[in-house]
Amino acid sequence: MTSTRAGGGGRREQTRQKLFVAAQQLIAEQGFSATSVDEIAERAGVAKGTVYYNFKNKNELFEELLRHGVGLLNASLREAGAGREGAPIDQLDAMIRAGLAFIEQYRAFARLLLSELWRTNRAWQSTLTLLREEAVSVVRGALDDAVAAGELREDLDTGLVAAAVFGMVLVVAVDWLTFQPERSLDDVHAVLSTMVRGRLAAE
Amino acid sequence: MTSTRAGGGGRREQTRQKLFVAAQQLIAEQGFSATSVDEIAERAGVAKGTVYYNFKNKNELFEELLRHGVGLLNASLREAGAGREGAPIDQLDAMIRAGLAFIEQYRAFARLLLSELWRTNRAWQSTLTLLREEAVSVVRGALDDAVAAGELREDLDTGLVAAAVFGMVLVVAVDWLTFQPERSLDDVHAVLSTMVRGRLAAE
DNA sequence: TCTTTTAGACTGACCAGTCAGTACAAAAAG
DNA sequence: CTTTTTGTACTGACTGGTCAGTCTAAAAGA
Repeated sequence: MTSTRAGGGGRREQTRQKLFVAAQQLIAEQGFSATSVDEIAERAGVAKGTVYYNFKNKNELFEELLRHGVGLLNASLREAGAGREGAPIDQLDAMIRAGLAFIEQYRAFARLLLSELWRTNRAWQSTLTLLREEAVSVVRGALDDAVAAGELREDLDTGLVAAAVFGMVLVVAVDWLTFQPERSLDDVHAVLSTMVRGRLAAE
Repeated sequence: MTSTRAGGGGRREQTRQKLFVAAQQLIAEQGFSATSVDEIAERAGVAKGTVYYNFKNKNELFEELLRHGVGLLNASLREAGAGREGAPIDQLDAMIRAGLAFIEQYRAFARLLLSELWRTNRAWQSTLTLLREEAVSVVRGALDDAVAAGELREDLDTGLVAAAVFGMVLVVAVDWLTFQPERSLDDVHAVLSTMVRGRLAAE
């Protein structure tokens, strides 16, 4: 049993969170293979045995970390798109902003995602592909709405554009935080917003 | 001496090429740390010692591989931008196409670049940052030309846009080749072209 | 009491890098 | 022409070290 089970409480759950945070940072810096379990345990301030008490093995820890992070990302995107007041294209815009904000908050996770997402032949590849599909489909939903509302061209390949937007936001945000961290979110958002609203808009 | 030394000949040079190809594939699939020197040697059809005869160590092999690949990419971009006949914006368009074509040809290298480019704390990080700067500045040159010619808005932050375009092309291309390889280059190029030409254009 | 965590010793697999030696071609010597 | 030397390229067994995962006995929560 997961004991008391409060919202974020539970002794075990706290330990798992500490391990997630530590693993996230280290793997973002060094990569999965270059990060040892001993390091993760040490940074989390926990004994090595605890890692194996809470997770089956190193791979499992990483996969759960991925699921957890992408879950947060998707929730954030959905919430941004849920605001029914604006025009569909504004919802897309809100999603882009939400994506940037998420990455700003969880930079380590974003970097790690960027590094691992397009890799082949790894144990967690299928998990990751699935999670990507989910996130892209959220964006695609917003695009489809915009097309239906006549705000975007009818001949738009929303699948491809959604993938493009998803990737673009991810890579631009990480690039921003890595090489030009002094810039503001608004700055970056403005550029992406401009690009997306550009010729995609119905004339 | 490097023996006979023909244009692309030379026994040693051939061996190095074989090692580059093997390392590229394996590292794209598994990542740098997860790829052993034994594996690289085996796939190249060469003894392990040969790797160390030709390169100081594993890191050095990887760094030279990166320099080599980014060199090819930059040459390709410059060539695409050099066509003086079209309008500046068309040169940018040509660069995007060249980028896509390059990635289509050297998918493994592109994947590897995508995985390693935004990683921190690695030995080759400075090399990679430098190479990125170079590639981005080529794109930026085209953007600056377009602004000077009045084809793009004057208030455009060409540095940020160049980084965005570079990252976008890289990520979209890899995404395309990984998840929708049946699509044509033209298809993908059309979407990116539309986005770049969109609102960035002077009204 | 039952669960969770600790501290860390240990094992077996794997791996980066080394090194003594082989293969071979071209030059020098006889 | 034949033999010897020299330099280059390559080989693969070996070494020292690292790391994932196991295990245990005991402490700390709840």
